[in-house]
Amino acid sequence: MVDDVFKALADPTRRRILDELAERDGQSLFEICARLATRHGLGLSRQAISQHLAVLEAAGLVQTRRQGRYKFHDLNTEPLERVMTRWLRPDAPEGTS
Amino acid sequence: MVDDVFKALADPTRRRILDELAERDGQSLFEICARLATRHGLGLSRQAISQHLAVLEAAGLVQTRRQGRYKFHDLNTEPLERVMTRWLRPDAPEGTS
DNA sequence: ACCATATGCAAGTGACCACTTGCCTAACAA
DNA sequence: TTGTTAGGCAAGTGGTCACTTGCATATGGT
Repeated sequence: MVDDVFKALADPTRRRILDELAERDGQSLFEICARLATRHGLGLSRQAISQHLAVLEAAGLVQTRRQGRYKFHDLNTEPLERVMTRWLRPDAPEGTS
Repeated sequence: MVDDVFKALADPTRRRILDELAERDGQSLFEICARLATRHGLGLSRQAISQHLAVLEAAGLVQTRRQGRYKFHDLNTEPLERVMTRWLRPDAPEGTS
């Protein structure tokens, strides 16, 4: 579970996808492909993006909802918050003996 | 730079090492090896751990100081804090129109 | 000087990962 | 039904990664 989150974050393309979804939720696969191509210059195939989305969904970072022949993707930051407090101590501000 | 941090966090052994250093800073390579073996059941070679530490150091997550023939390792969480606020919005607590 | 300790460097190997290509299914429109 | 659009499944490939093995270096003790 935790492993899935970190593995998902390890790839720069997947982080770009998270950026895109953070900026605009509910995009379809083709929308994401188009925006990665036009705005980030990424020339990846549709299947490549689809596989990345599958990894992100397995990690719980992206949730999907089907609607007709479309499949919309939403960002879910909850796994990030849960996983990142691991080494960040509850900030004892320097004077806590 | 950012890529190095996420790549470093992608491996479970490296995360264990960060756990160890979070609990006790300033351990040498052999100390880390011993504690990973006894407390986590990890039977890795010294070189494996050494290479992991090199990755963590390249990411800035671990800082080292030499002292004679010893090399002590310290945790540095600053790259984590800098990198993880990327998708976690500055927590607008629900009533911020 | 000698020897043990603590660490570094380098090549080799097996597994995993990102990406592609090709075909297939499902939904909407004419 | 036929055609088009959105998406899924599966096999293949090149590259990267984690780990090992073997040798080398450096520090400290005696």
